[in-house]
Amino acid sequence: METITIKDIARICGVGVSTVSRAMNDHPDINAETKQKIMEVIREYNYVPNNSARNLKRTDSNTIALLVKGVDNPFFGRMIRVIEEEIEKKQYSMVVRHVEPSEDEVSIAMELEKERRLKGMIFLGGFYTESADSLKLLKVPVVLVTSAKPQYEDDEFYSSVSVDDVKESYRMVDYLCTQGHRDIAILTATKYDESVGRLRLMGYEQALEKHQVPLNPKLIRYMEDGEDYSMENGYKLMRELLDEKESFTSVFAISDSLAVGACRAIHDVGLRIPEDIAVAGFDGIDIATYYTPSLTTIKQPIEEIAKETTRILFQVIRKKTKHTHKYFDGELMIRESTQ
Amino acid sequence: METITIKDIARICGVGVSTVSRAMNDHPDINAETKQKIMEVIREYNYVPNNSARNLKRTDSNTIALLVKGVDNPFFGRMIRVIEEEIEKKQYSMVVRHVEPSEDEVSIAMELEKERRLKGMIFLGGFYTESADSLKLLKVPVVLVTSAKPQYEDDEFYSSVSVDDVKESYRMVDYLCTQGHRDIAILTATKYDESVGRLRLMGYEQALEKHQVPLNPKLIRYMEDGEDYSMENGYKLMRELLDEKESFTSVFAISDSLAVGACRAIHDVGLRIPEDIAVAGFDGIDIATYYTPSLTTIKQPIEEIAKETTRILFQVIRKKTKHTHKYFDGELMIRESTQ
DNA sequence: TTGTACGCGTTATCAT
DNA sequence: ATGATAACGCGTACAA
Repeated sequence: METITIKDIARICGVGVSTVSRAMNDHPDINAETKQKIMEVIREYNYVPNNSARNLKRTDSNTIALLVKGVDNPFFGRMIRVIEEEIEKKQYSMVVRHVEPSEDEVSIAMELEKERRLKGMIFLGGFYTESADSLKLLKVPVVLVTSAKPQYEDDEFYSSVSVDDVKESYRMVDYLCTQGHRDIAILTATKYDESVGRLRLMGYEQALEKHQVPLNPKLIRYMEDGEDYSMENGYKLMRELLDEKESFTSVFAISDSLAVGACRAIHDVGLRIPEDIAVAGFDGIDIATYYTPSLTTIKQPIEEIAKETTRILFQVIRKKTKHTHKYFDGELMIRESTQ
Repeated sequence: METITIKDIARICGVGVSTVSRAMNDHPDINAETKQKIMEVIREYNYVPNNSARNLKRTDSNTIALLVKGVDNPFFGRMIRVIEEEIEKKQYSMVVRHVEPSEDEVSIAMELEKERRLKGMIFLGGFYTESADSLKLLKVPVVLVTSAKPQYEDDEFYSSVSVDDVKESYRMVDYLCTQGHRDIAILTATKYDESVGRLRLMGYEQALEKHQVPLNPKLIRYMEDGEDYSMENGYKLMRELLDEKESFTSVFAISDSLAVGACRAIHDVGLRIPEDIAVAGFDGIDIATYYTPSLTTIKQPIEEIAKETTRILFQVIRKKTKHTHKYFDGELMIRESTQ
């Protein structure tokens, strides 16, 4: 079971290894006939060049790495697809690397940077503020997408693209207030969240303050450590809240998935949406459109975000601009669940 | 910005490269003090070994590759997590590689096999029958999960784990028939699908035949080429069907996502579920539980499938068994949408 | 316990 | 247009 190498191919074809290499890599300086013959032999023997050896030797690769934290995030799929399309348009290739919650994204990024010859990197989701400084260790341009980094707006060693979570959350709660709601519950991340959870909670607090609604801590429902933005969790949080008989007329879930679970919980205790309790979500994923009742939510402009991400990345790669931090407006989608 | 290598570390520490290597790889034959000092220098200089060089040199890696086709599949997230847990238990490590719809999974598998020193591979989803033969080109054991391969049950060069899509689909449609339904529509994959779409359609046909219900082609709604199992698509297919005024009392969508879209379409034309039209899905994802009405569906035993997958893979790796093809029973979850 | 030297499979450089 | 050969960065056999 000896693995076949470029030398074997060269020997079989009766040529030197460099000629085989040239054939594979579409080098100009090669006779069309010899190239064709070499390619035939390669196919015949199912020879596949070893990528590790290639990466080791190559100086240039035109590769962008995409680090994705959180397999479960419902709009990463489309995001990844759009980003890849854009990268392909530029004749670059993309390598996606999943990052487990327990893994440190920057460490992985550093490995990847050495392993491949990267031109740039994109971090998708779940980036925590503590790691911001360590980003400096990366030598290639980095763009953060949909990642929380409240206090780092002036950072010049990476770019970022996202909606302004505070502002959008504010937009939603402000809307609920103008609809006459004053007792607005919120289903949010863990108490010590440093990511989007905290930002969206801030927007909630600011909107209430503007409308002079005092904060009721009982209406702020935090997830436990280790729990995620799942429907199951939304259901659980909502049931707990409903059981406490605290009075409220609407609930803002900081993700659509949480909102779906909340809706079901409300339904299960015999209350109606929106007559008894209005429900609002965040993200604008498909289910918000197709759920019954359809969910009022903040729709994130996924495709625009993805496109702007690659645009900025390539600009920085080509040294045309400095790193920048770009915010997109979300869109308040008013649907059945609040009216 | 010259990249730092093992030689630099060795020079800085005043030792040989092999000592540095030993320190990094927890080799036994090394003085604790020198090791500690080396590790300090490594941290100080943020040295990260080059994986390409390592892979090239290493003979053994204890790595399992997981190829995932279809980022959007709703239960891949949990599946990946469970598989990784199992792999970690065995002291192996896992590398996840996403495969775009346009890419050929076997080609990618062959590259990966050379690049890393893999012990085995797992293919998650979207594997098409045409590629089955090419699997022979892989030298390491392969397990297919949730992948359609109707006619290859006797294949001995790979294993597979999944539910029996024909049988489970049959189970669902049989149930609908026993509920008194005779005009049962189906929302399915493209007309020429060779994957789960075809299998689930077969189960539908067989169940109808058993109940002596003649097949009504107008009630079989195929997706167009390039469309996916999305809610949007379920909505579209259902609307088209409803517009045709063909009479039917229930609809079986071959995925829960399609079913959700279908439900919304039914709701939008003013019909009730299940009184006017009963709806059934397939997969058993969260939304089927939390949708209103909750969806009758076939629940796939995700965790069992994932665990069995790694179990079989390690058995084959250790040469303890031949390749096998294992089917799990799905569970018919009868919920509000059909009663 | 430590250092030297070789080779992993490929691409780049330099001759030819 | 082609071939020989030197790296790429690391692990490891072997010598010390």
